Amino acid sequence: MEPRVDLSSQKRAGRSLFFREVSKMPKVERGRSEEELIPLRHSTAHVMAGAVLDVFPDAKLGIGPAIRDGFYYDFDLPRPLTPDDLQRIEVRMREVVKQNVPFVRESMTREEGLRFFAERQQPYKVELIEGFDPDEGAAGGSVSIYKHANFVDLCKGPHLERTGEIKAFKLMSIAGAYWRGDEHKPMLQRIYGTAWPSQADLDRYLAQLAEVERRDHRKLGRDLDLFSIDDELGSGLVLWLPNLSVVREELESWWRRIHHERGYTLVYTPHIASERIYQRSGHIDKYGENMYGPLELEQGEGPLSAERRQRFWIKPMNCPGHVKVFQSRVRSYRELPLRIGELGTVYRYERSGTLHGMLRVRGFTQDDSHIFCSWADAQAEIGGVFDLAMEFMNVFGYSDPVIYLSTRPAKRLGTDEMWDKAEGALKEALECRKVAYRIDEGGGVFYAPKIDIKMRDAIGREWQGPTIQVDLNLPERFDVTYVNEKGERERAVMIHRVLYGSLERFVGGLIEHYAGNFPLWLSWLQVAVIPLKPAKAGDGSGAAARTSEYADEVLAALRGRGFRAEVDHRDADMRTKIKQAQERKANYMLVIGAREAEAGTVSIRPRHGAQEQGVPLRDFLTRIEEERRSKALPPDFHGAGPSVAEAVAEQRAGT
RNA sequence: GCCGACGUAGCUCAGUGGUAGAGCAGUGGUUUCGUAAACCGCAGGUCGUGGGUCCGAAUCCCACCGUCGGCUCCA
Repeated sequence: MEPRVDLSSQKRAGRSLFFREVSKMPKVERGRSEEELIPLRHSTAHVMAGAVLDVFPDAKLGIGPAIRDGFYYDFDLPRPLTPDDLQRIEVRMREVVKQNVPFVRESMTREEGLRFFAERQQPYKVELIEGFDPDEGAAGGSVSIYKHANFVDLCKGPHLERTGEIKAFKLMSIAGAYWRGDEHKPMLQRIYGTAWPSQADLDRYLAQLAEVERRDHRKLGRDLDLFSIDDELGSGLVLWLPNLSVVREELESWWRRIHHERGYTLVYTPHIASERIYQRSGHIDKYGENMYGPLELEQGEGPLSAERRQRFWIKPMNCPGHVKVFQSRVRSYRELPLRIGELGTVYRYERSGTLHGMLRVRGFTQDDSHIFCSWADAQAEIGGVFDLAMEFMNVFGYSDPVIYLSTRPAKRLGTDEMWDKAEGALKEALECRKVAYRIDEGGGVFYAPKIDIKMRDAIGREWQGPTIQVDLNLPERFDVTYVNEKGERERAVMIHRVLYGSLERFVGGLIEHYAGNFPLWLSWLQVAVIPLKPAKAGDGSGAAARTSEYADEVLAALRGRGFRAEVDHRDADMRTKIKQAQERKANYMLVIGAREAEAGTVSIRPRHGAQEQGVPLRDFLTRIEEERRSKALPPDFHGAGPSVAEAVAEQRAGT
């Protein structure tokens, strides 16, 4: 099977489903941590709930916790909320804040609590108390409530002293949310808000949101002609436009080169496969809902009878194919470890409401690899993948990797002995590298423990990165074996890993990470040549023609060295050409006039930074060849934290 | 899939019952210019799709499709 994202740390309100904002970015004044802000945010949620009750006296209260950057509260209301309601609620909240009334805690027995909220017609609160463990709680089965003004809520606190301590908040959005997160339970209306110790903190946070919006890959994708998703073609299916196709081509060639260097065998496997293999792999049973199919295909000649019909499905994962590659003949221990890799395109039916630009799609290409080896080699192989993963993240300028080891879940396949071995191999691989990691107890998937690497992007958001799993399911189901030194069949260990994950999601993330300003090696327009005078013959002096000719020579020199370059011969104002090249995110603009043509130089205008006049063309070429070769991050890139390499070095030094 | 909002030109948006608008982009011309937008013209839309109400619908109602914010789920 394949890596599953651990969602436990991502279950929070955020602007996206795939990352969470790390507190580092909108720094809170006086060094307050997110934890210290919980009472503030939770208290603001209470004030909001009170205001909602003022506006809708019949509202039924759900829950209202503090979350990263703010809070929310769920309500069962007689009608849908409108933005105007949010306004009214916010106005009412400000009144209560101004009144500066105290938050008062009271304690009551479980029975009193049940009666209290039943009387107040708050069925969700009653349900919550009924769900409490009677043996829990300091006072043995007691519940606590908090009051302010005429609002009372079931709550264990803690809260601020008074409402006046709430300084800066804003109601952000309305959303539907299932009661207790269960899609079979009623849907409540959730109001999200944000709250901060000061107006300056709130302003910073709102600026951060604006920055996130500015970098949104869907917007940049349109503006820069990167990708398109067409309704008629099918939602969730990405068209890679020429510009982004360049980025992908570079990513893929580099990926292939690195994998060849590391002893991987690259393969291609079909996009559809018989139902039989997915029955054996367990996909039909466990994953059927997400699969496209079945396709009824005829076998052999003659009328389409039931016997001749065979059912095929579009592949949702690459692993069964790779198992079959391994099993294409008897394997000897001498061939191991066998590292099989593929840029494999898979299709999965995702519910319509979950689609999101390139980050959540229905067809995508994984940089999938399955390593078949013995237990003796497993740890070294895992370590090798880990090192490669870190190298990858470092090249792209991601920072602050956080490593999680997810161990056996309660519901699982396989024996304890196998889990011991699998977890041990992952753990040893990390420990012999002296890498700090966190254990996510029970966070593994039912068939595998795993290592997850998360990292931070340029504005401090944390993304799911590479994942490494030791698969305990497929080798059993497919009876994957090799012949050992003693001539006996032995079960192979199967390590599954992805580095990019999916090209679509990875590149969508890169667009936001770089804010559209790609490093030279990935850029679709590396150099824009801008001749100063239009190419018009017969203007007398011949200077225009010479300039134009020289511009073509410069272009030829660039293209001859494999650079993606264009020359803008249009009869337009140079300033317009510069602006447009800038908007297209050209890494360098070369302004060419009579002076340059005469001296064989170029005037360099980088995408960001100061321009340089009179640089010999040869020097410029040498310079950008080095920049391309080293995959240097662009000068206009600023990471949010220590690079992956620095972070790892630091961890090792500290242990 | 669920809740809510939204869908007008390639893009950003105006237009709320009476003959479809702007800016940018596109295109034709003029301008010949040294580092982020020269000037003038033209063209471009069965107002997401299909039904309905009405003398008349971009505008009101219903269904469907899609997008956005969440929920749920995930690479």
